This record gives sequence, structure tokens and C-alpha cells, in this order.
Amino acid sequence: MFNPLPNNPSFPSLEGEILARWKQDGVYQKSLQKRRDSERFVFYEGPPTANGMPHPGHCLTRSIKDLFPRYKTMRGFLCERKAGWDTHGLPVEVEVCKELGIHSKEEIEAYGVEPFIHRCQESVWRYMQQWEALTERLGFWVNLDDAYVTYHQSFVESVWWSLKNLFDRGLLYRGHKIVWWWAQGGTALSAGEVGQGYREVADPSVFVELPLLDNPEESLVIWTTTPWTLPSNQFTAIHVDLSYARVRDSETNRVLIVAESLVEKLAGQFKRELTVESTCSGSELLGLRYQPPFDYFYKDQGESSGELVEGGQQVHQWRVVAADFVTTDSGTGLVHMAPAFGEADYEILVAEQQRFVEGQGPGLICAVGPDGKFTDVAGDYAGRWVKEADKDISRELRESGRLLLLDQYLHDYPFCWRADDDPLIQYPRESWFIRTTDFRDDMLANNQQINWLPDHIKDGRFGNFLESNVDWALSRERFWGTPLPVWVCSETGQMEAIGSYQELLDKQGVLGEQVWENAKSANPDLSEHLKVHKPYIDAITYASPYAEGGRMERVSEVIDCWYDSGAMPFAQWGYPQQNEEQFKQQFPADFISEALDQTRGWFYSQLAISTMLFGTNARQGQAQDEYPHPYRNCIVLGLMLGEDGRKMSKSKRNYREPNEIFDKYGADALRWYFFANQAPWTPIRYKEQSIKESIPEFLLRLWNVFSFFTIYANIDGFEPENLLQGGAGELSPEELRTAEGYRDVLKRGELDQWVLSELHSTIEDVVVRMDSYDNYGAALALNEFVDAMSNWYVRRSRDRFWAVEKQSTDKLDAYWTLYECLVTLTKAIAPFVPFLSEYMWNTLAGVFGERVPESVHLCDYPTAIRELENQELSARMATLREIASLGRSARMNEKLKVRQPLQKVEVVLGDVGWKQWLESHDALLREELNVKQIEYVTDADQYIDYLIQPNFKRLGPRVGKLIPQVKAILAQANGAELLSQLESDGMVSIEVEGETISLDSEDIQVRLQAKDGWAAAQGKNSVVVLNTELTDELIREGYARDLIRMIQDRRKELGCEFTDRIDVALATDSTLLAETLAEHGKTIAAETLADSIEIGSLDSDAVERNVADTDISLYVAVNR
RNA sequence: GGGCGUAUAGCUCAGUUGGUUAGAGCGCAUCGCUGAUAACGAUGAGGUCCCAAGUUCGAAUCUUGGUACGCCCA
Repeated sequence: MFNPLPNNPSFPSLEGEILARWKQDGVYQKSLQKRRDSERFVFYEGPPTANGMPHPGHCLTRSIKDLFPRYKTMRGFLCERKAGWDTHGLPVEVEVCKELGIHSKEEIEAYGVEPFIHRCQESVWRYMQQWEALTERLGFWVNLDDAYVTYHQSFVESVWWSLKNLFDRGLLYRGHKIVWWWAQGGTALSAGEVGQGYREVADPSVFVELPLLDNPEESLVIWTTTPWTLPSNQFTAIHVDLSYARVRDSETNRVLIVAESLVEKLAGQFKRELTVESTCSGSELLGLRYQPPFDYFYKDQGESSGELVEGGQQVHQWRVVAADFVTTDSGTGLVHMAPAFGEADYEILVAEQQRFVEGQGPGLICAVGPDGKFTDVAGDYAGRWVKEADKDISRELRESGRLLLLDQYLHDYPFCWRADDDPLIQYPRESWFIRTTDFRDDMLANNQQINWLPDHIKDGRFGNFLESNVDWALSRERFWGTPLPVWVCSETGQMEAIGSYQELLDKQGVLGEQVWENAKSANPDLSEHLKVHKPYIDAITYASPYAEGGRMERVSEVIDCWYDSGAMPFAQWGYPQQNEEQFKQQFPADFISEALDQTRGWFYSQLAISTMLFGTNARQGQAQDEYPHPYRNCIVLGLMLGEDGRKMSKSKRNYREPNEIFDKYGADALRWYFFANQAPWTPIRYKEQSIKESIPEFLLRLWNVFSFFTIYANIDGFEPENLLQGGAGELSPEELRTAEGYRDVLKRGELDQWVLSELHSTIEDVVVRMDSYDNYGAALALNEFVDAMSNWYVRRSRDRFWAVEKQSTDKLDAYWTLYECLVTLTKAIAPFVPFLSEYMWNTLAGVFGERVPESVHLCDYPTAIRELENQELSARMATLREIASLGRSARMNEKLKVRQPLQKVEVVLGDVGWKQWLESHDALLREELNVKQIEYVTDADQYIDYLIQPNFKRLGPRVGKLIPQVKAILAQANGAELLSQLESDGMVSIEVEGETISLDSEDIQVRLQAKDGWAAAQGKNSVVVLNTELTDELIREGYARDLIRMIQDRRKELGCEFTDRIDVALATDSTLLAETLAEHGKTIAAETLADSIEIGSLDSDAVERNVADTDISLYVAVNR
């Protein structure tokens, strides 16, 4: 006997029980154990940071990350799921700073790097418990006990190994990076921090003349809103495709060079007449030399030059160069370039440098120190804060006659989010880079092999990003991160990279280990892993092999934590220092998934590192790893929005906490909502209402069928555990087949065959879709099957389950059919809704005890039995359902309720071939439509018009432009005649513009159009016409059914048990009553368990009702 | 300013190589069922498929140009 189900299922509490059981029985471990010798399906966990609270977006990623590994495990693969945690980086430091109430790097140093790092390491696990709880509650099976952690020594050493590899291949170099710099605090700010600090300010807007060296009467005109950058000017940029004009300034009689299209606008701004003297293209300006606005550098370097790669000499700077980003949207079409203070400007410098022979190119000019003040090189301005110097700079330009216009300009400019009076400046900092640009083509080739979902990511966002690759700025001037493993000789500046801690200790003349040892003995609780971090690692030096007496000292930087995450494919195993075998087995990944924001993050860092380390160019002379790696399939999830369709935000409270959802609706509801509501890459609106709706739409509907089955199976004593002997396997159709009373499917009724056909084609569909990572399509197919099972199979089979004879063949067929559907479906939905499916498995299979797997998650995924799929039956049943639906529709239009029996309906079929099969299912339809008789009409001209249309898809390619005429001819033709000709001859011919076109039945499509005046409804394949004539007999029968309904309703009101007997009396003016009782009294009594039905009254309370438009008094006395 | 994406019913979303009556769920209206029952089911109303031009016998679907929104970058 099946365990009875609770009446009102509380999914959250069911899930709680299942979670406890999983934990207690180690079901996840068993699911891996079962596949220990199987082919691997490799999954990588993109490490989240446990430094912040998990939110709904993480539920989505974790649901998807669970779905496919579960599915693949059931499909027979071994899918290990190693958890991981991202632990380094600025956010951690910021959190700690908040606790300490400090801001700047200086303050951290004053506090002490050592205690600061200790606090960082502790802070990393701040929300660990919440993360673990959420992971478990969501049903995300992942190995949390063996998680990789980016600050662990083994991880750090793997990263070191990879960096040493890059260093030794010359791919790691020092350069400058232009950063947003908080001068007062002496630190660079991340893009996120900069983004927080924008506000509108008025800055000076200056137009400056730069006289040409060859012709001082002519000037380039440039525009800037940061006059303080002018002393550091190095170039002027133009766009080669723009047209430029030499214009005469009416006031000074000098010639100015500006973009031609801006002449008028500038004349207005300058308030003077500008007369065009000639025009030229941008390319003609290239190479022109000019006098910079200030001569601090010019006086010494004005003529400095170098040798070009292509031969010849060129002066270094103060000449016109080309740049694509120059536009005429603002300014003059000529752009002042100060490479020290702008990223685009700096790129121009780098591009210029590359034109020169190595070491011969221009250097970087910078008149400002890291404190934001002019350096001594800047004469009078030395020591002054740059922004404060703007005014004087403008004044000086005016005095030297270079200033065309000084104005004010309103724009958004970033300020420091921690000190909002401090404007940020762009500033060059020395930085370590990885020469990723050398691998651009390799990365693009690798990318081509990745299966991106959605696929536009490949050549869209991600491909474009790779195309415009720039070298990876790796280093961070911070404290909590993987230390950059480069040691520099104090004497010669020679550098070495170190690949592991031991390698470092093995160096000659190592000093400084005792710093860590002392700290550890002073505080034995300190994590061992900290010894590879600042400040301990900085303390370790060794004897320089490059200079007698020199010491090798580590550079001070740590690295970008994105590098950590991108190194996880090998670093999670500590490869190559250890676990080589695991790494080789688990590389590359078959499947990863994160949200769109990881395109430039984890998706890139993994691809870049893997391509550089394991790509074809990486290991010359060695076996080449084929693409793609490190991941083959990647689902890019859409961003998650709040209830209002805007970004989720704690302060706006526009979303529900995951725990609240779990407690109210359960994890399955949330998961199903994610999987079945939209393609996973569309931006998803996280609405409580929508999550809630996934319960009645899917979970509850399935539950009702499940519940229906167990109730009646228990009543009828249907006990599969006793009908099936011996081992029951996984209750797959092969095993069920051996059970007593299990008949060959083809011997069962068509409804049984139909639902099993639907089941197996659904399974086939779901497997195809899941194998191509289409969870949405798979979920839709499953949902549709549940609907078919609930709203057609069970509904049309109810009386079979209620039949008196408990062991009839027909009844057993029904039970075995529904049991097979439910058991198979349970396995099919297991990866999607692991809790409900487990509960169903426990009930449906639990009766077998130890003869079946203890968990649905230890089963194989079902495979479709093709022989049971019957497309013809499926199509026929669809038509039958269409007819039933049309019948109801026609009734609605005539306001004839289903309780009123009708004598006859006539069904007109678009394809007469259906007739025979439908006739054999008369009974089913008659009951569904509540009619006495169904007639399939072929000659139905009186009810309908036949609209004949061409089959466009078939005919279109064949007749092309003639289609409209064919359409017209067919529309005008006598449809009935045409059809009958087609039926007898197999084809018809029509004349179109002198051409004869012959059409067979496939070339046309018939639409039926009901004529007015009939109670008819039309569908795609059929028309249903009601005979609305009501005889007295029919009316009485309808009346009887109304009375039954009314009495049943009263029974319920009175709280009757199903078995209670009653007495009934009725009083009404209706003349129908007496006759109806005479005719149908027995039926009414039987249906309502009435001992007597009389006309009159009883000694009980009467209730007034209205039946068939007549008032009636109803007396019901319960015989208890 | 550039890149990518999105725009379909009141709401949330589907729409399978272009095929002539564009679908689902929710909501709404009407009704039904009452032995799956604090459920369930049916039917219906509701669309300028963002706009414009083009390609085509035929466009929600393809092309171009707009508009709006989102994300990323500058």
C-alpha cells in the first residue's frame, strides 16, 4: 500500500524532510559512487565570494549549475562538483577598512599590514554559513567540504606556477597604466568605485592655439576641459577621414586649422568671423609639427628624435598623429593628447613608441606627481594642486596670446566616493601586464569552438571583446591578494619569477622565513596559508645570482583576483605541484554557467589563461591541446531584475530574500520558475507572484494526479510490489513488463496507448533538448505532458478507476498505465525539481523497499521507447480533443450548459479519412459532449463553406509569382465540388495565365467556415454543429441532472460523509418535476444516496433554490 | 560616442530554416464540475507583433534606417 499523501501538501516542509534524508543517507555521495567508473562530465564552479550575502541572482546560477550535472549524472556520467570560493580582492579590503574606520593605504600601513591581512582572511568567511545554507536548501549538490579556496597555499602556488611560466616566456612585463587616481589618498579606484562618484560640475573650457613650427602664422586649435594637462601635451590627434579647414580669424588675422564641419559653430562660440581659405583631408595634416602650449619639456626635447622601425628618423613628439576616436561632436576636431592623463591618449603614445626602433621612441611626459601636485619640472606651478592651477594656466595662455576662448563647461566628472570634495584625476601608474595581445588570434580560434548559449555571445559581446583585446593589467598596489611572484635584484634590477614556496626556500642565502615563524609561534591559530601572503612573503629574500652581495626582493604588488578565478581549472587541484591526475581528468570543462557580467570576468580570465598556458602556441614541440578549452559549453545567464523590472536593490526592497521564498513556496517552485518561464539568457524578472504561480501551474497539477493515483490504488488494493516479483530494478518499463496483470501496451485501450505514446515522445524530446542545454524547451515539454495526463488521460479514465470490479483487466490496465507514467515522469523531472520527484519516488517506488534504488537521483534517466510512440494516434487524439472543445464552444454560444443533454451533434471533417477512427470513439465523445448521437457528415454544404487555399509552403517554391492567382482561383472555386473531384481523381487542374497547374490533395489546404444560423463552432480540422432542438424528454433528463447537482450541493453544505443516506423532498411550481421524478427518480436517488425522494416537504429546514428558471424548495434530512 | 541585446495580449513570456486565422500562463468575463475538492476544468474577450522604408508571390520572422529600454565599454 502506498503511503497516503497529505491533503494539502506543504512543499517547503516536504523539502525539509527530504533534505534531512539526503544528508543522513549521503545520497549525493552515493550518486557519485554509482558512476565512479563512468565517463566524466566535467563541471567547473565559478567561485562566488562569501564576503557578501547571497541574493536571488545566485539562486538562478546555482539552480542551472545543479540542473545539468544532475541530469548528466542520471544519464550515466560521473560529474564531480567541486565547490570553490573567491576570497581575494579589494572588496574584502574595503569591508575590513569599514570595520576599522579607515580609508587610505597610508592608514592601512599605519594600522599594520600584518593584522590587516589577518582581518581580511577572517572576513572572507563572513557569510559562509548563509552561502552553505542557501546552497543546500536550493538542492544544489556540490562538494562543499572539498572546496577550493583562492587564498590557500596550494591555489596560490598553482597561480605562481602559471605566472612563472608566462614570465619565463617573456609574457609578463612592466608598463604604465592610466588609472583613476585619488591623489589625496594615494590610491587607484576601481571602475565600480569611480562610477559611484560622478557628479555634474562646471569645468573651464579652453580653446588653445598651437602655432605650426613651419608657419607660425597658422595654428592648430585644440580644446580641453582640463587645462592642467596642457603642460604635459605630447601630440595633437586628428581623424584621417575628416575634412579640415584653414580659416582666417577676422580679429587677429591669423589662420586657424579646425574641422571643416565645425567652422560655423566655432565662429559662433568665438564670436568672430572665420573665413575658410582652403580645406584638406585629415591625412594631409599628419606629421605637422607645432609648438606646445608650454615649453617645460619642449625646451629640452623639442628636437629629440629616434630611428623608425621602417627606417629613417622622426622627432618624438609635438606633431599631428591620427586617432580613430576623434570626432566632431565637441571641440574642434583636433584633440590635445596628454598620454599621462588619459587612457586613449596613452594608447596613442604606445602606438607611436611601436613605430620606433626599440628604445628609440618617445617617453612619457608627466608634469604631475602622484600627490596630484605639479613637480619641479613645471616651473612656477611646482607644488600646486593641479585643479587649483587651472585658472593661472588659462591666464598665462591668454597673456601669451594662445588662448582663443575661455568658457565654462558643464559635465559629469568623478569624485572620490570616500571624500567627495576630492576630484579624481587620471594618472599613470607603473603596472605589470600580461602580453595577452600576442594570443588574440589564438583566443579567437579557441572561442570559435565554444558552444555559447545564446550563440550571439560568441561573435557578439565576447568575440568583440577578444577582438579589441589589450594587454591584461595584472598588478594591484594592494595588500590582500595573490602576491606577484617576482623577485628583483637590489643591485642590477634583474628579475626572476618563483613557481612555488619550496622553490623560494631552496634558493641560495634565503633570509626572512623567521618572520612567518615568529608570527605563527606568537599566534598558533594563524592559518598556514597566510605564509604565502603579504607581509610574510615580502620578508623572504635571497642572494642575487646577478650581483655579488645583491639581494633578491619581491616586488610589492599583488595580482588582479580575476586571474585567480581564471586559474581555477588547474589551481583548484593545486596542479602541477600535486594532483596531476585529477587535473587531466577534469580538463577541460564540459559545462560552465554564470551571468552575463562574467563575459569580461571569469569567461575571459579562464579562456585567456588557458589559451596562453595550454594553447597551440604555448608548448612548441609538445602535444597541442585541441580547442576548445577550458570549457566546451557555456550558458550565459541574463541579469536578474527586481519586481519592478529595475536593478535589484536592497534599499528599494524590490525583491524577496531567497529564504522567504523557500519558506513560503519551496525550492522546487523557485527552480521550476527559473527553468520553465523563459530562456535562461533573457533578463529575468524576479517576481514573487511568478514564483508562486509555478506551484499551481506545474507542481500542484502533478501532485493532483499523483494524489489521485495513490488514493484509488489504495482503495482498490493495487499493489505493484506484490504483482512484481524479484528485483524491481529501477521500475523502468522493462521491469514492469514482468509484473502480474501488466498487459502488453498494444493490447490496452487506446487511451492508455495514447498517454504512453505521449510519455515516450515527451521523454525523447526532453532528452534531445537537455543534451543541447535547452532547459526551457525541456520544461515546456514536461509541462505539456503533465497537462495531457491530468486533463485528458485521468479525466477520461476516471470511471475506469471507479469501476466496481476491483481486479478487472481494464482497471488494471489503467493502474499500470498511470503508474508507469508517474514513475517515468518522476525520473524525468528529477533534475528539475529534485524534491518533489524524490517525494514521489519515495511513495511510488517506496513500496518496493530495498528492491529499488533508495532515491530517484540514483536512477538512470528514462529513455524513450520508440515503438510506443504513435504519431498517428497522437494526431487523432488531438482532433478528438479539438472536437470536444468545439462542442463546448458551440454550447457556450447557444447558452446550452453541458448538463443539458442534446440529441445530436454533427461533425464535419476537413479530412474524411478521420471518420472511421473517430466513430469508434463515439462513446468517449458522447460523454464528453453530453449528446445522444454523433454523426460524421461528409455532405455538409448546408452548414459550412469550404475555403480552399493553396498550401503555400509546398506550392510557393513551385509556382512562385502565380501564387496570388492560384489563391484567387481556389477561393472562387466551388469548394465542395473541388474536393469531391480531388477525392475521386486524386488531383485537379487549374489554368493560370495559360499554364496548367495540377494540384493533389497535399497542395491545398481546406478551411471550414461555418455558415451563419447554425449552432456551430469551427476549428482547424473540423466543424461541430449542434442540433439545438430540445425534446421534452431531453429537457427532463437535463432537469434530472440539475436536481442531482442541487442535492449534491446540499449534501456538501450539510457536511455529509460520502456514505450518509438522506431523504429528500421537493416543492415547486414547475410541471416538470413529477414527470422527471417518474422517469429519472431512481437515478437521482442512486447518485445522491437518497432513500426517498418525494414531492412535498419534510420536517427539516427548507432551502430555496432556482433550477431551470423555476424556484424550488429543497428539503434534505440526513439519516444518521 | 561605440558594442551587444531587447521591443509580440492588461502583466510575464513563447513563437521552431519567411507560408497567409500569431500562442501559453496569470489576470479579467462567462460557465461548468463537485468521489483529485480550501482543489479543478472549459469557453470567451483582449494584438497596428515599437515605427518607417525595402527584399519577396508571401514578413512578427530577412535587410536598412529610426525610436525606446537594458547591459557592457569609452
